[in-house]
Amino acid sequence: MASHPLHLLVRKLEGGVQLDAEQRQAIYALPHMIRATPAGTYLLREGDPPTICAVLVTGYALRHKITRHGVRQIVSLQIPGEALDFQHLSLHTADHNIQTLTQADLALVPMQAVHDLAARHPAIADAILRHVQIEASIAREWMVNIGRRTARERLAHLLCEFACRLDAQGLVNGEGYELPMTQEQIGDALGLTSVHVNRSIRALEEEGLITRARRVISFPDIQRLRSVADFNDLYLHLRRQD
Amino acid sequence: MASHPLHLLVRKLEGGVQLDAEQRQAIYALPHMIRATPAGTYLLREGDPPTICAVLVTGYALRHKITRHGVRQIVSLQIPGEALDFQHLSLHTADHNIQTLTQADLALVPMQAVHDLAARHPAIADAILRHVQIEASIAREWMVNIGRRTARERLAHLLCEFACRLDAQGLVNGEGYELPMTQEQIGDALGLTSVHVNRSIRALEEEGLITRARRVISFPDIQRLRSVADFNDLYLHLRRQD
DNA sequence: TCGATCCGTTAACGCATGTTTATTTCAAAA
DNA sequence: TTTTGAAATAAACATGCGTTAACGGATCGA
Repeated sequence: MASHPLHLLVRKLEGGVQLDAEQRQAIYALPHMIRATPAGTYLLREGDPPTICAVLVTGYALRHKITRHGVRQIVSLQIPGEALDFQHLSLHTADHNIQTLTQADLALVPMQAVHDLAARHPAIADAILRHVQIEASIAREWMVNIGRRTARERLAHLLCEFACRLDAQGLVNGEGYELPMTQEQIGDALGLTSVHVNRSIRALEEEGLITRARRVISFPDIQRLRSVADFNDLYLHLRRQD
Repeated sequence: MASHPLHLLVRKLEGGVQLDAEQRQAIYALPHMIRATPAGTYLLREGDPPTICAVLVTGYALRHKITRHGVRQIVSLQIPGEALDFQHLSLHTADHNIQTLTQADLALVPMQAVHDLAARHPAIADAILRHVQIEASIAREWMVNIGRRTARERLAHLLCEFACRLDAQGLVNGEGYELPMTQEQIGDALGLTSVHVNRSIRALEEEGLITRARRVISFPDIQRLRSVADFNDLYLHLRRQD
C-alpha cells in the first residue's frame, strides 16, 4: 500500500494512534478522486460549506484569512499526508480560506464518508481528533511566534518547524529542503512585510545560520538555529507517547 | 438539570451537535469532583501528562506558553462551561500551560472516563471534536489579530469576542461585563506590553467606543466597536448550522 | 494607622519594523 | 535570443510599539 494515495495520511494517523489492519483497510477503502491542481487554487473559502475533504498527496497548501483592510495572515502551512478539511468535519461553514501553495495532487473524499468512517471506528475518530489537536497546538505555537518573538527568531522558528514536519513524514533527503514560498508569503505567515522578511533572511545568512540556493535552504548549524528560534518540537507531538 | 455542575458544558456541546436524552444523561453521569481553586492556580503544565479533564463551572481560565526569554503569550481565554482538557484528550503530553485567571470552581473528570464516553457515543465524540475545532478556529483568528491588526484594533477585537462568547453562554446581563484581567494580562494575550495596552484602552475610551468603571467595560456603540475591530463572529461558530 | 504591594497612568526616548520607491536578478515565455 | 513579469534586493525615511522609570491610588494585612 506504500503507493496508495492515502498512504501518507495513514502514516500520519498511525504516528499517533494504534490502528489495526481492518481500520487501515477502511481508510484505504474511502471513496476518493485524485485531482491535480495548479498553485494558488482555492480549495475552500471562508463562509462556504465544506462538503469535500481534500488530502494532500503531493505539494503544499496553506490556510489564510484576510482582514477588512485587505491584509492577509497565513494561519497554517500543510504538507503532504495532511488532511485539509478535518478542521471542518463537524462544522457547517468554513472559517478560513484554504489554497494550494504549489502545484499539488489531492485525494478528494466526500466529507460524509469521513464522518461515517469515524462513527464506525472510534480509533479512527480518535486519530482524527489527534490530527486536529496537533494542528491546534501548532496554531498556539504560531501565536507565540508572532506575538512574542523578533522577526529573526520567527523566521528561524518557521524554518525549524518545517524541517521537523517534513522529516517526520519522510520527505527530507540531504541537508536542506525547498521552502516553496515567496518572501511575501513568508511575511504573511509571520506577521511581517516582505521587505522585513528579506532583511531577516539575509541576517540569518550573514550569521552563518542558513545558506540558500534559490529557495532551497540548508542549515549548517541546526543546533544554533534551534537555539536562536527557541525551538522545542514538543508541540508537534511527533512521537506516539506525546 | 439546570443546576448540575456540567450543565453549562452540556449546553455548549448541544449548541453544535444534537444530543438525545440518553447522551445527555451519559454526560451528567460522568464521575466528577468539584473543586474550588484560587486565581492563578496551575491546572496543567507544559510537558506534563494530562490525566484529569477540568471543566470550568464558574470563573475564568487561560492557556499560555512562555518563551526562553521568559516572555509570556496567552493563547486562549476560557469561560464557564468550557472543558479545559479536551485539547489533550488523545495526546499524552501537554503542549501549553493552563491556569485559572480568577477564583474558579472546577468539575474534575478522569480523562479516561471522557475517552470511554466518546468511544461509546459517536455523537458525543462529534461534539467534543466540534468543541476542539472551535477553539482551533479562535486560535486562528487570534493569529490574525496579533499578526495583522494594530494595538487598538486588537483590543477592540478581544472585547467583542469576549462579549459574544459570554452572551452565547447566557452570562451577560446588562450593557457591559467585567473583564477580570490586569492590563499586563491583556497585553500577554494581544502580544503587547502593559504600557501600550494602557495607551490603547485610553484611546478607545477617548473615542467614546468604551466606558470603564474599574474592570467593568461597557460599549456605548457596539456597532462602531465591531467595525473598528474588524469583528465578524463567524469564527465562533455560535449557531448550529455553522 | 501604617506600610507594603499591586495595578493603572504618564512621559521620554529608542528601536524594530513598516512604507515607499527604485533597481537588479532570474525564470519563463515568445 | 529577446522579452517580460515576478520576485528579490536595496536604501531612505516614518512610526507604532517597546523600554524604562516614576508616581499615585486602591487594597489589604500588620
